[in-house]
Amino acid sequence: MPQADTKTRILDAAEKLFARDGFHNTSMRGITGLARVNLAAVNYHFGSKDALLLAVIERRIVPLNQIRQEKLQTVLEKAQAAGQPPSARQLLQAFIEPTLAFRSSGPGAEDFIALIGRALSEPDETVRACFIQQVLPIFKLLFAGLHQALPELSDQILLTRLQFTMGAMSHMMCASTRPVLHLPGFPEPLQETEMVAELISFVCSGLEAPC
Amino acid sequence: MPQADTKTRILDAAEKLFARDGFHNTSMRGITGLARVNLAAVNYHFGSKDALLLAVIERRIVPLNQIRQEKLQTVLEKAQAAGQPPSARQLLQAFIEPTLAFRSSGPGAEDFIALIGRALSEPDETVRACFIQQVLPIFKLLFAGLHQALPELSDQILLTRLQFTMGAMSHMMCASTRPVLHLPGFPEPLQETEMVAELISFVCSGLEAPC
DNA sequence: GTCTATAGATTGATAGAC
DNA sequence: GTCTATCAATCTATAGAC
Repeated sequence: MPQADTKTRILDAAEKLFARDGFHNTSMRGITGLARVNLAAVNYHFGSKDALLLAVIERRIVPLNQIRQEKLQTVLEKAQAAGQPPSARQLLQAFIEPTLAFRSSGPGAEDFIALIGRALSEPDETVRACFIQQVLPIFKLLFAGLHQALPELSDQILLTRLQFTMGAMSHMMCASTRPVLHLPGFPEPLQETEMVAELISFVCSGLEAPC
Repeated sequence: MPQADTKTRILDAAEKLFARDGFHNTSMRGITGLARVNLAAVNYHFGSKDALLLAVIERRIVPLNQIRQEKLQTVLEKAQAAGQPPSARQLLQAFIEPTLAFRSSGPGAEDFIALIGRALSEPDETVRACFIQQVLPIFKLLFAGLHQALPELSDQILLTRLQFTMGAMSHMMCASTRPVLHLPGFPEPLQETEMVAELISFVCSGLEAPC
């Protein structure tokens, strides 16, 4: 694809730069330069820099959320059919695996994962609100499922532990493109598949910790 | 203290705004306005905006690291005296508790914790490098201690799980001043002391998960 | 739809009086 | 040390020709 659509080229360039440099440290000139389009094209196609960010996020998060929702619902339905509570591990797998597998879904998807991995710690209210709004339905589904899987935990404790889970997960999503703690004298980071498996084990054990 | 030192007022104002709005979204005029000092004062006292950020971080992280280092070394020495490996829980306590207790160490310390909580996911290389450089010695001490506490884990797995730990911890540090997932229909977040205890339990279980 | 040109605001930094 | 005034660069956004 030597010459994609102008809108697409802008989205791709913005995704890359927002992920790499952060929203406020990315200029329209940087985006249009990388996309090889005219400076005015962003405002023509998207209206503003803020609106462009929303478009960047929504383009990918809608299909991602659909996958996560389907997987979560499959786990919940199978458990219901078997007359048993769902397993915490399967629920977490349904939430986490598609998110990181999404990275291989195409060029730029990697940047996107880093971008939304940072969204939870993003200082800018606009960015965070957009992300949370998009993820909220999935998060509720996960919360309800885990409540059945771990009935001994109070709502408050479960939410707290789920926040730690989100923290560990976002950190891994950020670290994908840019090694965060890869330093001389420390071992090489794991490959992605093993990393995901480790993350799921880690948060499973954490969620199931004794009270 | 109605009128602190000019340098101190600048540091306090910058800390607050960097934590709240992010480094690139904070202007010198915003800082000097809040500090009620002249615009030129920042460059006179610190040289540049970048140098101001370093000063903001170093002012607090040096005493914090000293506390963490002392606590870690106490745990390690007691274990050595008893001829036993240190306990993972005690090591994590020594690392985590002072960090969050630091919030109560004075006005503004809370902002600082949010600031360094976000540092790991910070896109800006300058910010992240400064933070990592400061934390590295403590991190190495923690890594070595956990290696003794959990000898069945390979270096690679231990590092991976320690990264998840840092992720959960940073997320909690960010969330302190600004509720991240506190939404209608969800329970109230825990109080700080209970939250810290929960975090320690969570990451302990995660680190000790079967391979 | 794409371009040039530019408005209009804001930025970090500095020179020089006091 | 603190101030005013300002530079030079950069930013987002838009008007208007093609």
